[in-house]
Amino acid sequence: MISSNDGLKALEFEILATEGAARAGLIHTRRGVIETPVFMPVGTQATVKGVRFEALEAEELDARIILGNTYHLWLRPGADVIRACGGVHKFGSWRRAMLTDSGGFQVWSLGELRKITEDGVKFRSHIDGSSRFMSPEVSMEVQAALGSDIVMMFDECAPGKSEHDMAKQSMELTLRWGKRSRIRFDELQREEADTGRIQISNGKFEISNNDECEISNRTADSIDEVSNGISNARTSISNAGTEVSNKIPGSTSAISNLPFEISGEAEPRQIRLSNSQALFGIVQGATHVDLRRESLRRTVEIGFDGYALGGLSVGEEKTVMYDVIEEIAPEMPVDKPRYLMGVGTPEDLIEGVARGVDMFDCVLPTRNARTGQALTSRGKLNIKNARFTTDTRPLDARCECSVCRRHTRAYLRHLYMTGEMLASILLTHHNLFFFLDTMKRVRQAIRSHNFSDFRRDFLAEIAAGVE
RNA sequence: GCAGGGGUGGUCGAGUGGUUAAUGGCACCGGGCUGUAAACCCGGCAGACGAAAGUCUUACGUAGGUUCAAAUCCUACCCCCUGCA
Repeated sequence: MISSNDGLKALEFEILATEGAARAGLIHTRRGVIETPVFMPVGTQATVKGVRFEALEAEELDARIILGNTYHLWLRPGADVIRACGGVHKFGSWRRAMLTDSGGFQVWSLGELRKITEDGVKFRSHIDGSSRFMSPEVSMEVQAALGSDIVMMFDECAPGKSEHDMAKQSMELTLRWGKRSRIRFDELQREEADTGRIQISNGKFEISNNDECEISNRTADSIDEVSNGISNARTSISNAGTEVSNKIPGSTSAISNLPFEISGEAEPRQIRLSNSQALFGIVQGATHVDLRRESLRRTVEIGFDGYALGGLSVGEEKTVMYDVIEEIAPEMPVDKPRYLMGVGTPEDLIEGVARGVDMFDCVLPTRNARTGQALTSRGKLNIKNARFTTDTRPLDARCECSVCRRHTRAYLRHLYMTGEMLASILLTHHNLFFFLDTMKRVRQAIRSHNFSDFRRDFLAEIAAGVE
């Protein structure tokens, strides 16, 4: 129990529209409203590589939530440093929501540098080789110091092709770690160890001396076609795309979340939140549906603010991944966000949404940008290819991002081939736009019940290949 | 002019009688990248034929020579660098 916020949740999820298993909704967090389905750019080291926060916040990209990584920030600069600087938001000046991965994925990706025991994981730092110990408790403590808005439980991510026995052991360990995560997390919230609490003064939320917390966000999506079947009076969302006041309403109440203007007539919905961190559980079990189902049931028993599917896209066949999602996602709590961790390609996002997933994250748009790959409505484009040397077309003829409106493939290739950092910056910008804009179109499609057509057309076009 | 050093594949640069179609870097060409050990990693890179193993041709300034065998040794020539005149 959080004494000062009895009854209030850290996070609220509401569904605005559904089509088949796909859902369009809103996640209310203490740092703003997130329209779902959502793609979260990965910002491991408190930075989304290659993009300024201004660009992420601006209308063009309008990323509502990004990721941070517990393991990386714990090693460098260190949890104590970030705590001393007031938390990760204040440290980097990011004003919107942040989800932090627990370090669980590093248990998998740093395979040769770690040793797993019941207690936790002994890592050899990839930076200097020193020995470090991470456990559910440590992960929760670090994430409290970071002050992220959504905390992930500490899990073990087994290889995609794990045999049933191994996957079960791993799943059981993850469940025990989940329980320990929950316990330590709750203690830390009671102790107010979370640095991400939004300060309130004069009816405004403030996170630093000068910057008011950007608690509200513009209504980004055109959602006037929300069906009448949606609950409550907010069936019509007008003025799509218009700027809504960024300032907090003159409310004197504690943490409410945002004037995200939903309806021209209806009272903007204000949801009061607890101003504490939210905690998500992670379902494991590799490709074994029976294990996944059991993992889900027992994770829900522990109780979390949202549920993630972990351990996918880690070596298993793609069709297997889709099957697992299809089997498990619909069984996840309807009233909580469903998060597919680490996925994926544009096609994966569409297929995930079609199976009921609300949240995604992936390094693909940012990492691949730095290695010369643009993702377009016509599939992958390798800017290094000689065929683009004098190609004066934009990366993607259908893309409306500022890079595509201004630069040619020939120029971008030149920048890449000469090793200019601007190549990475521009490709990152384009790729993030493509991912975020695709999700915006997905949301619109679900709200107007066109998702099925959208999905078919999107996949057909992307399969056609780059001209 | 004299003395010394040197000319190697797109480029820089190893290699001093056979295991060398010639190490390596760069450039170039192609591929990969899914909760970021990633501005990274992998492959190709004389030509022709072949699915491949492989076969043939042409190559270490130029032209000769020694040798079973030469990028490697010898001779002449051409060119470059440094020093002295």
